[in-house]
Amino acid sequence: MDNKRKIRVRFAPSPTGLFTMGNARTALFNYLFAKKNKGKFILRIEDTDIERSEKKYEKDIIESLKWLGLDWDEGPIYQSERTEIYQQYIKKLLDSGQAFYCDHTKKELEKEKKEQIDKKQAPRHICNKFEIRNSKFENKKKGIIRFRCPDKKVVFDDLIRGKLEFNGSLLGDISIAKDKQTPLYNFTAAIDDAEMQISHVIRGEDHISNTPKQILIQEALELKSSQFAHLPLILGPDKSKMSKRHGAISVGEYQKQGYLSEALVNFMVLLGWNPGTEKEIFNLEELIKEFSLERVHKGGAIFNLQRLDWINGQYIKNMDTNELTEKCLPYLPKGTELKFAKKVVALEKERIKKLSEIGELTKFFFNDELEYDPELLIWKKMSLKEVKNNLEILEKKLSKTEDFDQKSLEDLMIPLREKYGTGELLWPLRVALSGQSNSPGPFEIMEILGKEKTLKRIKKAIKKVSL
RNA sequence: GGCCCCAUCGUCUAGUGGUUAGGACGUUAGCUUCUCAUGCUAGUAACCGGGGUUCGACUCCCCGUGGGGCUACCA
Repeated sequence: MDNKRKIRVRFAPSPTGLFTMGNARTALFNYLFAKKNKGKFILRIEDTDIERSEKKYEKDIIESLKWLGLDWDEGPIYQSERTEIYQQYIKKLLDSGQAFYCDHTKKELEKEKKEQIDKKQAPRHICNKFEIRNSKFENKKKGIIRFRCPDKKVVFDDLIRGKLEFNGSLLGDISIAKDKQTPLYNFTAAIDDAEMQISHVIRGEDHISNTPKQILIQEALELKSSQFAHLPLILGPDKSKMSKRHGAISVGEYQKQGYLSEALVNFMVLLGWNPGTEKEIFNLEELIKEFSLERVHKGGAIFNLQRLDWINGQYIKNMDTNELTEKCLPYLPKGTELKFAKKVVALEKERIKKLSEIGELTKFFFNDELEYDPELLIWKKMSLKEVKNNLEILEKKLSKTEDFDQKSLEDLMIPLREKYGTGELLWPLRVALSGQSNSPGPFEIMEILGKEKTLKRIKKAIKKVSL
């Protein structure tokens, strides 16, 4: 343990798919740990697999990180641009005889594995050509490059899980590069974490079994290892690792649906961590202050969309209306005036869980030709005739006033409500204005609609019940 | 099959030997109310099992059980 070491952490995604919740949470925990400890947060793109790496995924990662507010201090560093560095280390291993070329075919490898499983042994490749390839006389450079894991115990202290122990001999000869120019994951990760002076490797639990391999490679090269912290996984409803088959969607997709980045961050951080108090809504600054790896859980956490929705709703409800309106604009009809949008958003902000819902909820404001069943105008056991009568009274009363603000309208209605009944009056009015069984209150709607449109809609409703 | 990890309400979790096992989401009921939503109040619901250790285990140890991860010339 070296507590004096400068804190440097990295988030190291591979651009082989869209940026997921799991990626985001790993990035977040790294970010929080770095900020909390006044360290550096490094973004490293692990694009050694040229077949599967794509520019669009890399773009998605970077945009999502920015959107979430997880800014990095160094990088992005691309592994594909570091081939020369890896090459030197491969050579070192080759020269020292710790690595060698192995040209067993996939078929042979599979057969070996199958036999091992049948014999209830650990499946691993132990190359019978190791000795030959390592002799000075044999210089055959065919096949892939493997590293023989020494037969020793590998022990490391995981910051979240405590002491973890592995047996090196059970690992066998692991692949570290396809050739000198094409290194593989476990090798590049080991090299880079050491080269970049990464103090803490904070990553998903699915990497636990890679850790001893990487440590062994570092030891063989006399490189310094990082401390490790393996995060619990985010699980799907069936408790298995969250994936597309659970309908898992990318962070960008959540953004499109109208989840706020702050809400997403807040939701994610609570998956496997809590501050030990009952506080559960916090912004990034507060999280940086409160965060500690010691309070991270060991068990996986099931992704619960309802909870995300609730948190998102909380953020929307508490957000400044001006700011919220800006964010809602893309979900409102094209050309909606900002001033008008603001009124509508203010009215609905307590009703939406995600921004995308604003369009559907407010469409009646933008549509002057509402289609609805006249029966909908009926409150409880009223007759159509009563409905018509009440609407006519309302029309008459409203046409005589110019004060179309909510308060004045409410005052105006007080005597009428006493006479005709609140529900009997307000339900038909509200339906006439919104065309919907559920909506904000009639006074709020009238204020936004204004006198002219209000009267027009009431007249239309009267016509509907007259037929 | 092998190696490894994990285990408190349906879900996210608090809890570090003595608690009426707490909170939140969801859900149920009620209040507010013309409807919906918000808000408020109340209710529902958990320590995987078996052994130890101890005066006393949700908490510590062991063994089961269950779930999960890894097991590539992917990362």
